[in-house]
Amino acid sequence: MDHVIRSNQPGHTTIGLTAVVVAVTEEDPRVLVARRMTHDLATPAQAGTGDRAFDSPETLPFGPFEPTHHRTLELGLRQWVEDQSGLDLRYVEQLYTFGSQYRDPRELAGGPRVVSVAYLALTQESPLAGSGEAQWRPWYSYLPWEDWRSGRPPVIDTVIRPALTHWIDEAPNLRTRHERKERVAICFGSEAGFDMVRSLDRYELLYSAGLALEAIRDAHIMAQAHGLPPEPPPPETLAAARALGDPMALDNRRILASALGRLRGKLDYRPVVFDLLPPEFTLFRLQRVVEALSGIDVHKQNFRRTVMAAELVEPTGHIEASGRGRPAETYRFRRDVMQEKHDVGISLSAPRLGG
Amino acid sequence: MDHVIRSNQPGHTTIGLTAVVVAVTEEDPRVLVARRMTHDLATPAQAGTGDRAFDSPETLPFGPFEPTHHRTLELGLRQWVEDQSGLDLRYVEQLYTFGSQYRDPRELAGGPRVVSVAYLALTQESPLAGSGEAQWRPWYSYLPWEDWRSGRPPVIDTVIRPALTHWIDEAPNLRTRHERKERVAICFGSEAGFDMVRSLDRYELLYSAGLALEAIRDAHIMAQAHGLPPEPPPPETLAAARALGDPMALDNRRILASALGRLRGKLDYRPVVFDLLPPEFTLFRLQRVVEALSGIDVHKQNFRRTVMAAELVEPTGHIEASGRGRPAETYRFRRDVMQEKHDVGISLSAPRLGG
DNA sequence: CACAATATGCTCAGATTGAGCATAACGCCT
DNA sequence: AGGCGTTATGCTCAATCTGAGCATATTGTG
Repeated sequence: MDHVIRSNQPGHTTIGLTAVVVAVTEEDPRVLVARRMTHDLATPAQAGTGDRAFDSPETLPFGPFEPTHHRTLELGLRQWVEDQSGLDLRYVEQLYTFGSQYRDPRELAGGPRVVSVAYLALTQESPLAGSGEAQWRPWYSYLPWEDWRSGRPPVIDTVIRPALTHWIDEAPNLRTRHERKERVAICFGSEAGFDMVRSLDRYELLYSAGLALEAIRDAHIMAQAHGLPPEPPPPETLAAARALGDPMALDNRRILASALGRLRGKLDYRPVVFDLLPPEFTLFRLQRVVEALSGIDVHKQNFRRTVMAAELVEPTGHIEASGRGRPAETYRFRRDVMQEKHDVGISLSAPRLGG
Repeated sequence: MDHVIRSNQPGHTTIGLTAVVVAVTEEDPRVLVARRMTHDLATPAQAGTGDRAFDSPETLPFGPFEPTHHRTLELGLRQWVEDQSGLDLRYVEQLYTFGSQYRDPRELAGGPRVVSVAYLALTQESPLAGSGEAQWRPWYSYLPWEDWRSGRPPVIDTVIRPALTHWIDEAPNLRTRHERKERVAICFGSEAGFDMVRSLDRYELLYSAGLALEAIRDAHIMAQAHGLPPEPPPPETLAAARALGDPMALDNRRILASALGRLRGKLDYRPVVFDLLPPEFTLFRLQRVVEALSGIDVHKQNFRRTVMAAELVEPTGHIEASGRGRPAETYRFRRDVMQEKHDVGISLSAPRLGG
């Protein structure tokens, strides 16, 4: 497979495919990651820092795009993910194409520009085949500020807000200061205005403010490349960054954040949840999955009403005795609604407190 | 610049950037096209057919991605579009990455796979600098069934529906027949269910049914490549395809359709219209632009109410005497709303009759 | 000066949405 | 058996939003 990544002249490009494979178990959204970099695309290990950002960051599944084997980009992605993981990808959607300079730091050493087409894929969680390199990881462990299911995450007020306020204050001039203030207001503004879909904006803000370990890592790499002494970040910033979730290799956490936002947006107007569920499910199970993805709790009775009114599901006639409490009826997704209706989806509003 | 497109071994890839540059003059949405293919990427001219699909199809602006000059994909696109056209791109957004086999037919002759990252860019229409190859073209001339501003376009009932009904009837088996029926229902179903955002689905359906001249062209090319005698389409199909708007080179009409859908979707929740307007405008002018993009007429008084309630604009105090009728007050966009509000946009519903 | 054309303001009924109350059906405990 | 906690499910109600129309204001034109 390495014949695709063979060019080493500067000015050359390489195309890869990155997958954000999502599943939901019970109430936990998970993403498929690999412990080691596929094709050894990891940042050069930097011994002694003791930081996962440097030592062994997790990566999203990545593979080369091979035009001789792959009729389309999407088929290429499907093929190698399904081959390597044994998963059955139920829904695949192109997310975004990333091609910034030095997104693979080996470009600094004359390596090619690695352009990566990122895909979002939905599946049911199942045991993983293959070499055991891949594993499911809860995706809010990478983006902890995105999980509002038990109310506003404390980390926003204890870590993010103070650090961002400090970042605003140290702006070099008034103009930058105003810009920073505006970005912070948009991304982490009032309780009411927290827009669950803008997860990418929030990650990028944290990265800009040096509050993602990846930002610190990249600054380090760039300094080294220019022969400058690496300037260590202020200890508070480093501590804050450490408290803000696990880092990933390269720009993979950015890709994850964009997948989260896209998926949340899709929930509103396309029935994507059903690709994460077994054929039969209770309405509450459905609700839990929606909450897991959207990151917020919804009003149970109204959720029911919306789903029923949309005629997205039909009762199977079966009853699921789950343990304590009244047993629930099970439902199945009506694949044919796509034909009749158009705006089929489950709309949500801003986060609410409690449940 | 050609050093990027130099590889001719099969199995190689090339990355390009394609731009859908949009402007609105008065009430006509327009798109920037080039008469000839940039870098001679046109389909091989096929003399004697007398069809624009074969002879000189228009193309979207296309340029190579040059990693040595371009820090990011978006900057690369901005740079060469602005350099070549002299336009000031006000808003740029990545659309989709296209990488299907034979999307550049020269791949059949051992050429590289051309992967193209498509961008949507908004600007104000202005005279074009440069060689005069580029020009503004009304974009509904490529997708005439998308313009519902004077009610349901007649072409849907006179051309599309009959042709699609015929396509359903000639399905090789019941399963295909059902699938085709479903797709037709989703894309060109009832009046009420016409979802303006799904323009890509509709183009792809027409392409599948052979009702886009590009589909006929591609079938022709593929037949030739396999040494088969080109099978001419039934005359009714060809006539229908000719009646369904102008074709474009390669898959460029598909890219245009996806841009239209994306832009329509964005209208709802981001204030993108203002990037197509001068700094001061009347509310009716704003309405005309929204209608031009969304393809449907809106209720004047309610549109006003929505815009005012969202506090998207503020009065300038000026009055525009446009000719007959009461002169209108002019407004300007409040850039700062982005900071306060989140769901800023102009939401629309399904198409309605009259105006 | 009537009238056509456009801008702008207001009303109102029907649909949608957010939130809570009430009842039903189970397991578990005493 | 009966009370209790727990979950499922059904219903109500007020606040808001939305679609559609009526009314009035301000201009140019015949």
